[in-house]
Amino acid sequence: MGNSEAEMEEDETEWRSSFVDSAPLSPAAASGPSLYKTSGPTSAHRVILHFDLDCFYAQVEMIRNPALREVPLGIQQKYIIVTCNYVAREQGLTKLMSVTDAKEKCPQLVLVKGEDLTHYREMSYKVTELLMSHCPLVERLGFDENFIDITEMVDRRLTQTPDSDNFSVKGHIYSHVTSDYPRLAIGSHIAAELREAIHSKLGLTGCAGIAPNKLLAKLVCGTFKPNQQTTLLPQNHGDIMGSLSSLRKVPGVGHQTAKRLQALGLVSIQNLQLFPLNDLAREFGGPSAQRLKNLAMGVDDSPVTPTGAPQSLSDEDSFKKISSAKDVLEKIQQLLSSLVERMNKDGRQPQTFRLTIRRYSATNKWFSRESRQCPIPNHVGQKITSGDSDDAVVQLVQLAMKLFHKMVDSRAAFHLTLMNVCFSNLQSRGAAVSGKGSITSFFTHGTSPGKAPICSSQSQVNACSAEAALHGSRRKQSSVVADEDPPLQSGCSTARTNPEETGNTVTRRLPSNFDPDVFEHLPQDIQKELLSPAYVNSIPSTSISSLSPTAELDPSYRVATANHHRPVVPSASLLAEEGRLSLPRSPDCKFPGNVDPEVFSELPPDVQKELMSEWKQQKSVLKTSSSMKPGRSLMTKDRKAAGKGGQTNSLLKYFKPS
DNA sequence: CCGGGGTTGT
DNA sequence: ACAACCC
Repeated sequence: MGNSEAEMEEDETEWRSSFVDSAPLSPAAASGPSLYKTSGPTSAHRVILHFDLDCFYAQVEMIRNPALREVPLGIQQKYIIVTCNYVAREQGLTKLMSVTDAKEKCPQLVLVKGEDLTHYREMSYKVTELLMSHCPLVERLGFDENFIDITEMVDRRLTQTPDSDNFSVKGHIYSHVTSDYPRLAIGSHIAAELREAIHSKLGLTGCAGIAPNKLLAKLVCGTFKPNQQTTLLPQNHGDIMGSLSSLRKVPGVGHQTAKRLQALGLVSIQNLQLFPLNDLAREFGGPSAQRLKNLAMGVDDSPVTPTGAPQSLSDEDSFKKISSAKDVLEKIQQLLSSLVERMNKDGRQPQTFRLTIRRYSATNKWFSRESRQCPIPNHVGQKITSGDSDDAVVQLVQLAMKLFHKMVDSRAAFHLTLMNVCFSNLQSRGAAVSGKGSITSFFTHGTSPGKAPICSSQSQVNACSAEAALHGSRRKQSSVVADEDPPLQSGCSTARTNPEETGNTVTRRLPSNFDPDVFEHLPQDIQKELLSPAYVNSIPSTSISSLSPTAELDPSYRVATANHHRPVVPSASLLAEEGRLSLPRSPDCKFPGNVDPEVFSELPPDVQKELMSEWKQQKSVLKTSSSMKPGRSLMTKDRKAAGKGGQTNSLLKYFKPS
């Protein structure tokens, strides 16, 4: 059934820009053709959005107390300012700054305690819910970010609105080069509509990035910072990767990975792009090596996995010192009381309990936490769900203390700086869990559901906004494409954009190709490759970049783009020009831009295929049919989405208004 | 340098 | 159970 529709030929289309930031989202409907399809296993060209709310905690506090909008505001957790509003940022504050430093920079700074995440968590789920009401494929990342796969929405609009007016990109375009990519353009309209919906219904502003995969969408999202959106066109994929100042900036490359890469002499994106896969695999193992290389090239086929209800609920507190059993017990009790209440509201029954501690150790080695976990006896779990909280807490505290003694010998001195309690393995009622037996359907002896069905079947719920996102049944896909989807209206009103000049520019560009210092640290074979004629010839040297004056010949549409400063184009990166694809080895094969054929050839065939398709992206006039392999190899991922049987009901708790 | 959360992979 | 990653 209609799966990858893939090819639409993108013919030329024009577009103009508009700065209007808003447009009403229309009523309707969660989409959803077939339930659960994540837009193809790896659909050839997806349209992915990344949403990032502006200084989220600060926004929530400003909504709760509007007077805070006018003052420099910082959200404090213990001794740290975790985020702050833009008034405070103008005075030089940044995230994760210590309270002392912050007060020093900004004496009038107003602080609000932010250790209790309740309000933030609630607002966070409202945002996710709102997004889900328009498209089911929403994946949360932390409390303030969401990925959304709008491929199907885009395709639906494409087929139903011939109106070329839709093809103008809304908001910024990364690197102001014009082009014609109606699917991304439509994606930008959807992004603008979703942002407007979030603003009008929840009062929150944020940024959006529109790109063909999660990596790129996330990276481009932050290009224009407060309350704006940016679309990344295919010809700039290499630019945005090349603009990253270090590997650490790549989402997925954390501190440890960056250190290991550095040990291999790799510090820049380009270093990693050119590093032989085999050598990388020696250090990281095959799959991780491949993943890393792909990330460096801007390739990311990971699906947007609907997050659903959380898989665990935890509560923690850090402190200077706890060193007596009594204090431990009181802290555990305090943490459990609030956690049990949250768990009760969730409605699911946890099967596992975990206690985590962090011990003080002068020799800065702290970081590490220790934990012990155990099953939760059924009768205890039931007390949680049934609302018999006090009793549940009493029992759980006993459990917790046993776990505690497995880690700490309380006869000796100890010094804790953090405690965490966590419920996991959360079980919904009424759900059939697939798979290997066990887990009881609740038919089996005992445990009658007895009481409040947390929600049998689906449905009911609704409550105002959006009828419940996921439950979905509503409208099947029926035959060919659909019908209602939000028409976009023109609207717009009051929107204001303030671009905000940051002048920060792009960090460094290596002018002509590479930095000699870096170069000399490269392994010899890499140096050789870099100097080979094939590589050198492919470098445009100073890269005039493609800022063509854009002489569009279209009368009624202009480029406009509203903006000045643009990210610049790195000289050495991939892309540009579509080549003909045939396989690497043949002498006449042409690679885009500066891709080193030898490196390319080390990639597995299916990865090569993906790269090729990213490079050519669309508009291949002559489609060489061909080398499609229907079945993907067993590369990565998948199947985690499968499980989850039971989440449908309790999920709703997180998505209800109040 | 680590706040109060979360997820996935080993 | 822990380590890594994300915010």
